[in-house]
Amino acid sequence: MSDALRRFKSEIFQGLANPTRIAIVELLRDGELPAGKLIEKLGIEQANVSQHLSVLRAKQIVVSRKAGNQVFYSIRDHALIEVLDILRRYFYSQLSGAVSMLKEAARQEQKARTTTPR
Amino acid sequence: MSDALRRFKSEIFQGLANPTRIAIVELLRDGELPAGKLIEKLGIEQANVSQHLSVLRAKQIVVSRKAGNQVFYSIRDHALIEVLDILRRYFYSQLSGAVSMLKEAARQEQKARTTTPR
DNA sequence: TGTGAATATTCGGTATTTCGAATATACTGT
DNA sequence: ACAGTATATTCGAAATACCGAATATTCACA
Repeated sequence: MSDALRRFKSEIFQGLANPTRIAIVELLRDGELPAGKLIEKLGIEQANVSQHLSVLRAKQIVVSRKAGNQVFYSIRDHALIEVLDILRRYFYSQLSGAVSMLKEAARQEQKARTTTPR
Repeated sequence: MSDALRRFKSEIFQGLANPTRIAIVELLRDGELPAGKLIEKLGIEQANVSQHLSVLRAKQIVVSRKAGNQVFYSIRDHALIEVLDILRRYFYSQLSGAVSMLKEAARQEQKARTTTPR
């Protein structure tokens, strides 16, 4: 396979390599939503959501449409939904491994929190 | 969806968010290979390949099996192959967007090369 | 036990990602 | 033109990823 295709794929994966961005894509699963709705549902900083949306746009994962005051986002291609669905099945089929991975992730997160308390 | 599942997915995406690691997974597509074969086919530093393999192991994307002197790697679950296949179709269906993305990627790479010449 | 082959780990530097805070832009209604 | 709402961008700091170089580990076999 070509280098170009590999770069392309890794760009997409990178676009999805963040829990908040996954949450965004999943919120968009059933159709477009304005940025404000995403901010509300995610419950995180407006600027932060906007930055994540910018990443998703740059990687061509979502498209945006302006309507008056608002910007509506939607997933560019249904293929990406399929990808997430496959991973959900993967998650359940690999539960034991997944759990240990998640435990490790939680441990890291805990460590980060105690090292750099807010 | 749970936070845990989102973290899990983002971990997997992060594992695949690198062209070399994509290449590795694709080399393993048709069955296991020893690390040495991967190094040979990829044509990059042994240590670097080993580091990427370590990432893939940590994210539970591949599993390894020791046999004498060698370590054989294989993909942990066929679902990941499906994901790559979906993305290949996605790539071709979105060619125009993909091309502009790749051009941008190439531009960045070029910039990086001139900024930090080797 | 020693030597070589296969693979993994550690370290140091640079680049990239992530976040919050502050600020900027764009559009609507008055 | 002005005020208010919605969204985007910029900046600086901390964390993380990536690479090459050097070193360590593990195993086979003489």
